[in-house]
Amino acid sequence: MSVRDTQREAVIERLAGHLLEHGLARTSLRQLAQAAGVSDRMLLYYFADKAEVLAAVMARVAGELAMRLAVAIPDGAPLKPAELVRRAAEFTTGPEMRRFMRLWVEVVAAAARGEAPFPAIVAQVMAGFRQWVDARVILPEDADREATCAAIIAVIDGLALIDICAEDDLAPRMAVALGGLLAD
Amino acid sequence: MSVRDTQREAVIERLAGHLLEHGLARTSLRQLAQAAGVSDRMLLYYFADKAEVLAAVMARVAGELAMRLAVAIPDGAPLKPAELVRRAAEFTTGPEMRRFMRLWVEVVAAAARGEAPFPAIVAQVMAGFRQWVDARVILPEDADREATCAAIIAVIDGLALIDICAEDDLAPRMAVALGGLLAD
DNA sequence: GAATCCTTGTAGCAACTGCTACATGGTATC
DNA sequence: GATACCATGTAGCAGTTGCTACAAGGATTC
Repeated sequence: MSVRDTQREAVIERLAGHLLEHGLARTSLRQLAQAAGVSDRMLLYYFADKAEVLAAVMARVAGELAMRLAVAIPDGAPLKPAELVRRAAEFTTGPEMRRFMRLWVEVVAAAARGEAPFPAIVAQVMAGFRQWVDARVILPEDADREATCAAIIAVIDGLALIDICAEDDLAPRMAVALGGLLAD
Repeated sequence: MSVRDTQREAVIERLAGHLLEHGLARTSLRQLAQAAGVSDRMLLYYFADKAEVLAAVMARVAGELAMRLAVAIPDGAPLKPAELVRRAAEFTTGPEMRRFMRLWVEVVAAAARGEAPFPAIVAQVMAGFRQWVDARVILPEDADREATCAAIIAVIDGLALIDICAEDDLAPRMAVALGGLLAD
């Protein structure tokens, strides 16, 4: 592997941490370069442009998120919707996963503004979420399966959204309270 | 009322429409000025700085949102949580309210980045939401009322978040599907 | 050892950002 | 009718943005 590719990998790794820590707040090329410990000139040597940097880093983050979700709730034993939501809510409001979810909210908002490359990233991650839910939920035959899976994701992501504008201890309590609102 | 104040009001009104239509995508001073039909120089004559522009416009938008929510679901007859969520979900995913909710998601994300004046706006609007829910929900004595109200808001906002990255017809279907996930 | 490519640095450009200095004509005040 | 204030335009500044032109040292290849 060339120096370029090695460095590229290292930069992606460091920037994944940077995004998880600071969200999309410090994502100018110069700020990214500093966070990655390289010059901005070299950042654009490793990557074609800023969008490619962010796309690569977000792909890494999304992969990590998908892996953790898959491990936390395996797809072997499908659950009723309420139980799936309860477990997913508990997991995503935990200390380790919250920064992933917060970043996800920011990415969706950036996609809403049409800012490249976020629309594409959002489409990809959302597809992954849908598959994840789809493979783990038991629904009646006559349900609107697509809409129900989307609604389940919405509930989980809603917690992340409110988590952003609340005190630190609210998220886990919300997860518990949410459990009480669900059927079954 | 001076010319300045009259113009100020007119600008706020036009920019409220602009934000509801385009979200936070076109909010540089020059873009805002163009949308308001004035020069950027005059925008900074009517307002102290950009943050004051956005704060004033968002206050207008938030007021409108609060009014519509109050009218749609009056606080006279408190509801069980599930019923409140169902009605709020149906309302906020309707064609007229969706742009409010989409903008709200973007504002929360901007607040997450620490971008002035959004953190203050978010705190204020969130307080309003909490009061709104608190005045309309019936909960058992032993419930964590704060967390439950927050969870109800989270569910509603989650729909808006997913609405951003989905086809146009999904949001109302999500609202229906969500109804099926709730207790009672 | 000449030529080529990989890697890296310096410097800077054009566009855009929020914001301001300054001038000017009008209007109200005394 | 002088003075002050209101309203508005022109021009531009300093900082940041994404990105690029150019040069140069080092390694590899022929």
